[in-house]
Parts: sequence; C-alpha cells; structure tokens
Amino acid sequence: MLSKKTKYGLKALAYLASQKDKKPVQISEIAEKENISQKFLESILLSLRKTGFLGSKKGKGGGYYLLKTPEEISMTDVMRVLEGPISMVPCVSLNFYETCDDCPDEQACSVHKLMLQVRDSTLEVYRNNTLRDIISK
Amino acid sequence: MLSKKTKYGLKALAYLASQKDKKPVQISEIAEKENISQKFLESILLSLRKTGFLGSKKGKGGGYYLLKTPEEISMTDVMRVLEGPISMVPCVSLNFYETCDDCPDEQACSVHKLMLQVRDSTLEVYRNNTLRDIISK
DNA sequence: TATTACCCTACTAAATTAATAGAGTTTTCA
DNA sequence: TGAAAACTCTATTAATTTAGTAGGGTAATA
Repeated sequence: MLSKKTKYGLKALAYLASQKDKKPVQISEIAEKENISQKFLESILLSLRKTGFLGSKKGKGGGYYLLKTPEEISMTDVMRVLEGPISMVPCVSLNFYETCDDCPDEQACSVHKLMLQVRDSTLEVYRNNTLRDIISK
Repeated sequence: MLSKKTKYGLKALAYLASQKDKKPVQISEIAEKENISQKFLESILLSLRKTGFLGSKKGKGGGYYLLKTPEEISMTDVMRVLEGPISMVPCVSLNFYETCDDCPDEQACSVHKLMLQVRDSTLEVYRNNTLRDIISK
C-alpha cells in the first residue's frame, strides 16, 4: 500500500507543478485544496525541501516552490524519497539492499526471482514518468 | 513491502512444487527447510487450502500437497490471496476498488494516473509467471 | 486405539503510520 | 522596528497492521 505521506507528497508536488507562475505557495493553500492535514503536510514538504525538490521562502508572501521544472523531476527519485525502497523485498533492492536472514541461497529463491521482475517493471514505470507526465493541465 | 505471510506462502508453494512425487508434505518439514515458524506457517497453509491451492491429508503420513500442477498456478491468484490487492491504492484496484475520501476527481488525480501504470505493469509480471516459472528445479 | 497431524480461536508484542500539539524561529513589509 | 505571517522542530499519541505465540481440539490412519 502507498502511504498517505507519499500520496500527499505527490499531490503537493503536482499542485505546485500546475501553478502558472513560480511564486511560492503557502502550505495552508495546498492543504486546503488537496484535502490534507496541514500539520502533516508541513512535515512532508519539509522533507521534500531537505531532499532538494522544493525551495521555501519565509515571511509574508512566503511558501514552497519547485526547484526544478516538472520535466526534470523523475518519479523514481520522488518515490524513493517519499515511500522508500521501490522493491517489495530488501534482497532485490538497488538502493536499500539487505540479505534475508532466512534465505540460504538468494539466487535459488523463488520469492527473489519474482520480486526482481516486479521491481524492474515498476522502476520502468517510474523512469518513464516525470512530474510533468502526471499532472492534468 | 511484501508481508512475511506472502513470502512464506510463496516459499511453501515453491517447496511443494519442487517435490518429485505428489505425496503429502508435513508442515514441520516445510517449516524446517524454509526457516519458517511452524505455527505461523500452519495458518498460511490453512488459508491456501481454503482458497483452493492446496489439499491436505490428516493422520499418519498426512500433510499438504498441491491441487494443481505448478504450471496451472498463476502468481496473480496467489498474490491476491496472500498479499491482498495488487494495486498500491484502492482507487485503481480491480478486485478491491474503493473511492478516495479526499479526491474530488479520480481521473484528474496524479496519484491515480501513476498508480494505474504501476498496477498494470505489476499485473503483467504476475500474469507471466506461474509457480513453475519461479522454482529452481 | 494411540499416535500423528491438521484445525481453530484468542491473545499479544512490536512496528509503523498518520496524525496532533505546541512552542520556537525567521523573514518581510508596513 | 515590531508585529504578523510563515516556516521549523520536537515530542507525543491513537490506530492499525504484522508476525507471531499459546494452547487446546478434532480427525484420520496404521
């Protein structure tokens, strides 16, 4: 299941991407328009800022804004930051690899074999989608 | 993340599929060979029996066995029974569909758009794999 | 008829998620 | 220069899910 954090983060990014100018948008506006708890959204946007997706401006007229164009923002990167590993098991993860305590032979493991394919096909989807591709306007 | 239930269930199915004859295999044997808590495995095999994947035989010489050949067992069905929805959000689920409370327009939703593609590509993988395809032997 | 092995219910510890609360800090504009 | 606007940070918590554990019960077979 996709976490609410990821869902809200994606919606917020999409909201920012569909702005016509690059003026900062307040948290409260995004929260209201996208039906997200403002406090929760606050923490999500903060993490997107710390990972280089968003910039922020304080004070009156402040808010959050995209640091890159929507075309430059790959879903692969967004998903890794918001949701974490793309793989369903750590033993097939590219960025979060871990061995399984139980499995004696990874290569012979049927779960491994299946989940490797799932990872690849999911990655393929993320690689083919930028923020530009998933917004309506 | 894949649940342990699914992981163990898949391993148990694979173990049964790689038996040379069709004799029932005891829970204790599978649990030991695949490093699974026996009691936990018991409940998993039970659910696989109730959903028509396995048959069981009681008494001495009893155990679990596959009801179909490995070629006939699709990962799509196995995953739905063990893990539940294949989709990452209910609003793109074929078998477990639910509307989102927040989303006013599903078609315009960027999360929906992305997750629809992920669902399709994941389903494609499951459709292309039977139990036969993921066992070593 | 005793043994083996499946069947079932209920409980629980740990982890994760999705917030909530509240205080603090910085910036900007009047 | 000061007050409002807006971001920043820490800590806590309720709910849910997961991954078991415990223990007794029932059925079938040699």
